[in-house]
Amino acid sequence: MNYPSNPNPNFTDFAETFEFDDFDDTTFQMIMEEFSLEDHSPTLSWTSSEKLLAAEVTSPLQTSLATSPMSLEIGKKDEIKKRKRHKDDHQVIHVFKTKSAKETLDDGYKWRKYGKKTIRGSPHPRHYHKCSNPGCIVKKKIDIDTSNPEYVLTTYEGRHNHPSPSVVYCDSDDFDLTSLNTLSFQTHTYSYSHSAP
DNA sequence: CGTTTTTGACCTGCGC
DNA sequence: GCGCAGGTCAAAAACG
Repeated sequence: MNYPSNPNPNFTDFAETFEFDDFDDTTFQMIMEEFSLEDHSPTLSWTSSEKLLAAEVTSPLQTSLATSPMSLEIGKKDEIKKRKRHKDDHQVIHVFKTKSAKETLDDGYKWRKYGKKTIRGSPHPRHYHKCSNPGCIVKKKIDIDTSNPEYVLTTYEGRHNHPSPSVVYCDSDDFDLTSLNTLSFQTHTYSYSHSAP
């Protein structure tokens, strides 16, 4: 079985925000064609957004989706607005809401936890992580959704300046699909992106 | 023994 | 200026 090689290994500084009222198979196809991505998700049962995520990381495009922007909590919007005013603000904020039994979302990158904070009004503490790769300043915050504890909100800030350590570009036949499987969220309900001007 | 996590202290921005 | 809340630091502990 042959898999495509990374279409553009030097493509590391790309940001685009998409917003859709409904993210369906048609939208998935449109994005795949727009960015010349290839669907090599391992199972037919993956949702469109899971497939796109796999395609993004394999590419690696730093795109983001907002399949249900209207469902964003007001508090989250305010937080993003507030952070925009910081002078050392990062360029990109992504929020993924995933249904998961685990608090930590295995996205293929290696993270080091550096803080935990109880958040007012939430029974669950927020966890702070930094990318373990030297020189990479990407951070992520992990919250339990207060309105639905089954869901985990993962907020990414910044862009990695290196490829995911779990991604194997397919220059040989011994490509291991488990690197893609680590990206399979149990349920990928929506993601949201704010790109600073 | 090197790496990661824990956790209290400290820092910073914001509202009053 | 003060207090609060969120974010970060860093030393110690835990882990593999």
